[in-house]
Amino acid sequence: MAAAKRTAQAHGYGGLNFRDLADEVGIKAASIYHHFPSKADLGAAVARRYWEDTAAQLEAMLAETADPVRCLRRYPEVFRKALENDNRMCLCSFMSAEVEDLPGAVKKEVLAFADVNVAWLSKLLVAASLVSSRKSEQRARAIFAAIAGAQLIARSRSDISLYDSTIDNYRAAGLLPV
Amino acid sequence: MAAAKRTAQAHGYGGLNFRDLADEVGIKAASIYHHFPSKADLGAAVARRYWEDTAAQLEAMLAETADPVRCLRRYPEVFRKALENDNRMCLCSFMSAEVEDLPGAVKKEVLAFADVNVAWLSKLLVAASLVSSRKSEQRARAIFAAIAGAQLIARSRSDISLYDSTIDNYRAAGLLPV
DNA sequence: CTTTGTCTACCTGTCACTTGGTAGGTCCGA
DNA sequence: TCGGACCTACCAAGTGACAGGTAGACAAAG
Repeated sequence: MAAAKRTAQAHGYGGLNFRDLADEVGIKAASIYHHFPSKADLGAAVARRYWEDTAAQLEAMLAETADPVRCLRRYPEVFRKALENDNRMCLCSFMSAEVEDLPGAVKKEVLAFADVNVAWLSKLLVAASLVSSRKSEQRARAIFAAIAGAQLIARSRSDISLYDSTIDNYRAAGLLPV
Repeated sequence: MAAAKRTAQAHGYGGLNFRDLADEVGIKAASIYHHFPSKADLGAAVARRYWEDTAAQLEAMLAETADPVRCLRRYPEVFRKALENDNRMCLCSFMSAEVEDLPGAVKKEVLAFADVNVAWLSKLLVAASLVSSRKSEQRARAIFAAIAGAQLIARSRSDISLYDSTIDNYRAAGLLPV
């Protein structure tokens, strides 16, 4: 499962395949069917676990950093970690690109990831009184999209400093709190 | 070639294949080898043509809208067109995600697309006196990344209004000129 | 004006390999 | 002795790639 996550972060849903995955885990390909009846099930499970982990991570950050503005400032860390971790990217960003080829169950989980992030950001933006609650969701989505884009661009050049400087620019421009 | 572009915009480099492409063009798969010696050549040609077209489009916009601020305001139109066109996305954003599986020649063209966009934005930002020339490239890259992200997120839900509202938020926040 | 050679665009046929998926069996712990 | 975890052995479909052949255009040679 962790292996599938790593693969999906580097090669997307299309890059997932039972043989390689089995090799990596030290098991035979057919045995995976014992745990996941189909590739779609595997993909959905991986994506679901991914957003659940992210949700937990965000909640932990919230518990750790009570001040909403400081917490918001730390949000880009979440996406930075993927880059640090062998230049991987957000599994759900990758799968978002592949939407048209995704089984319904997988797509559902991918969209859930975005929802989790937007909801969290939205809540904090309101708590920090940075935007009115009427506009918080759209602003949250803009932040989420911008950060996903920064990650994508930085990864394409395997250069984390590109991510950092882009985030800095978002702050300087006022998209993220300084 | 146009067919390959459409496919790559919807399914990425991995989604390109000679059989389907041949069918769409009304030719036999093997015949494509007459024009492109390998899949990598095909991919590179498509990506190259893509950034060349985009470069031309940007130059045309510049010729049409002399005022740099107004021209910058129109930049998001370029990425909006892909969404309008059957919910496709930027070929090079998609391929950026696939970077690790891309032949070198293809990757080169994909990165060239980003360079073209960043250079254009950078030039206009300086012309509009919005940022110092020392910081223009990083700001340009931030704008490019943010817009690519907005396109990705909007496409995953097949909802152009999501793209528009995200761009509006970039403007409201000050990332893009109002 | 006709033959000859060459070029481009395309074809048929096939290979080696990968993919998702299935059928049916073994092994081991509760 | 039951069921979960795993196995071997397959299959059909699809993949990129190649060899070798054909039809038409066109120009120089006779």
